[in-house]
Formats: sequence, structure tokens, C-alpha cells
Amino acid sequence: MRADAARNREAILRATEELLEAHGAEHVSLDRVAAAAGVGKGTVFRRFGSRTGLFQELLAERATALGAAVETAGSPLGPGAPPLERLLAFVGELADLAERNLALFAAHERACAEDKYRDPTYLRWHAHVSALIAEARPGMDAGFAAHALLGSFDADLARHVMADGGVERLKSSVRGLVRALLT
Amino acid sequence: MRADAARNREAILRATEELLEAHGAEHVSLDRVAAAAGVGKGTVFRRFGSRTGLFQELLAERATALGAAVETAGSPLGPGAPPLERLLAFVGELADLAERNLALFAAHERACAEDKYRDPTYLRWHAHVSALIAEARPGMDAGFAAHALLGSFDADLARHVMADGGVERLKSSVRGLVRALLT
DNA sequence: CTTGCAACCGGACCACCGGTCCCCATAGTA
DNA sequence: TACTATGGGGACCGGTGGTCCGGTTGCAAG
Repeated sequence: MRADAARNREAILRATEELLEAHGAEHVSLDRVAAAAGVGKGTVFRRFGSRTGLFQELLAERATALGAAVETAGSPLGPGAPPLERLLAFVGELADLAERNLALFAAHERACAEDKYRDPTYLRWHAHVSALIAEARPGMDAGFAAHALLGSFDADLARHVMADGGVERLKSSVRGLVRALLT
Repeated sequence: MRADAARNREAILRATEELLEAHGAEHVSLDRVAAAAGVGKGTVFRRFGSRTGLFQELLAERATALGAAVETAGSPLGPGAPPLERLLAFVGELADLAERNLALFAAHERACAEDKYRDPTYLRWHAHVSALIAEARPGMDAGFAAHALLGSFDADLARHVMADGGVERLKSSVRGLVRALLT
């Protein structure tokens, strides 16, 4: 990739973040993103393929730290801890991520629509949660339960819940769900 | 309401159903609906206010039977039965409804977007589920759990699950969730 | 049956969206 | 410096949800 291409890529990503933060998921069109990044619309599509691709990549970027933390040992997040503790820790982190990136979560959902189950980030999360559930409750349909649990981080639901109680409410409610599910 | 208005209203509703069935949620635009119903686009908007309104009203129509069944006594659905049985019966019915109206569920979701929590039909379901959960598990955040549980009927998730196992898979998985939650 | 008007209808019209395309500019290299 | 593949820009396209207003029509009163 040429140097100017890399620079533009970064500019587009940063402009998207800013617009998301400033105007909410609904009002971020690719025209606006391109204008804010100081590039043409064609450039946005060349780099990210589509609206979906743009938000997927932005989410992936924001989620890398969590993904890495899950695979490195030590602490309740990583391997070694019992599944219940790992899952409780994971949903806690996810809640924090959702709070800090509510608009991105919302935009990502709308953009991915039915391809939700093919998004790499979602797939990683699902595989992780699903494995933990399967380990703790062998009889259960773990894949389905994992989807249902991850559904708790639907941007609209998260906003709705956090509007009355903040992240702490979201965290404690999801943890309650996890405990009920795995106990 | 004038007779011709009532006739058109019905024509629009039926045309929407047919298009939904024939082409899937994605390809039902209000232009098409109007054309298929044999009316102008303005008529569609006057009757239903917006795309959202149209799908909300269609869903409400399809859901009336279930709503009534829930409130009439007798059978595990209605009042009198213990909450676990009532909830198990309710999610079973909901799964059937989702299967028969997958495209409508999908269109409704996309159209309602963030107003999901203001849709009258969803609100009724949520109140019902929430009350049953609160009755069976006083300590739990019933409102949140109800949202999470109803999230299982997200059209994309339902399609994904039913693609491999049909309605029965959906039913048994959701029932598994309900049992884990209320036991 | 006629008449009058309020309610209703239709579809041209609008702003905007995601996505495409192709000609031009430029970075990187020999 | 000169050459070329890669990247950039923005006009353009089909289609969308939503608006608006001039013409039409149901319907009840007389």
C-alpha cells in the first residue's frame, strides 16, 4: 500500500469516529465521512469496499485489545480461570466496550444487518462465549445461548438500559443473566 | 373513515403481506407496495404515516390472536398456570409466529430500529414476559431479562437457527433458555 | 336525484443514500 | 528524469422514504 493510501485510510477511520461521536450512528453517511476526511467518496469505497466494511474494520480496531486479553493467561479473563468467572469477566469488558462505543455498535449493527453472523469480530466473540457455555453447561444449546447473550449488547438495548442506571446497571444485569444461565 | 379509504387500507396491508412473502423484507419498498395495492404512494403514507407505521400495524394484526390467548384463562398460556409453564407456552407460540412471519419480523425490526422499545406489540410482549420472570425470580432484573429473551426472536437469529433444525430447534433452544433462567 | 363539501387520492417531486466508474494525478522506482 | 501501476476524486446512477397539492369522489342533507 502506498504511503498516501495509508494516510487516507487513517484519516477516514478517524473522521468516521468523530462523526459517530458527534452526530450519532444515524447521520453518518459515506458522503459526510469522505468530506470530513478530506477525500473523495471513491476513496472510501476503494479502501473499505462498502459501508459495512468500514464499520466492521473500525469495530475490529476497537476490539483488538479485548480479543488479545482473552487469549493471554492470567486474570479471570484469560485461560485458566473457571468458565463462569471467565464469562463474567468477559461480559464486563464487553459492557465497557459497548459504553465507550455505543454509536459505533449501533452503526455496525445497522450496516451489517443480516451479515451479522459473518462479521469477524462478532464471530470471535461468539466462539469464545459459546465455548465457555458449552464447558459449563454441556446439555445446553451453547451456540444459541451465546447469540442470545451477545444480544444483550445490542446497541439499542444497551442504551435503553444504561439510560437508567449507567454501565453498572448493564453490567450487573448481564452478569445476573450469566449466573442464571451457568448455574 | 370513508369506505374507499377502508378498502385501500386493506389492499395495502394485503399487498404488503404478499410482497413480503414473495420477495423478502429487503426488497419491499413503499413504491412497490403502493403499486401492488393499486394505489398511489401518498395513500400509503396517509394511512400509515411511515414505513415504520405500516409494519407495526401489520405485526399488530398478526399478533392479536396471541395477545388475546394470553389473557383468557385456561391452558398453560393464560392466567392460572404457574409462571414457568406460562412462559414456556408463550415462547413456543412466539416461535410459531416468528416462523410463519419471518419476513415481517425482519422488516419490522429494520423499520422500527431504535423505536423498537416503543412499538405497542413489542411492549405488550415485554410486559408479559417481564411480569412472569419477576414472579418466578424476584431477585432478577426482569425487564432486562425479558428484553434479552425476546431478543431470541430477532429475525436474523431465528432464521439462522431454523436453517439448521427448523422451528423445533428454535423452540427447544429458547425453552432451554427459559428453564435455565427461571430455575 | 341533485348538490356541495370534506375527505381522500395519485403521482410528480425532493433530498439523500450507497455504490460505480473512469479519467487524471502522483508516488515510488529504475 | 521518465515511466507506470496504484490511488484519488467527484460526477453520476438507480432507488428510497417522505412531502405536497390539484383534481376526484363518497356520502349525506335537502
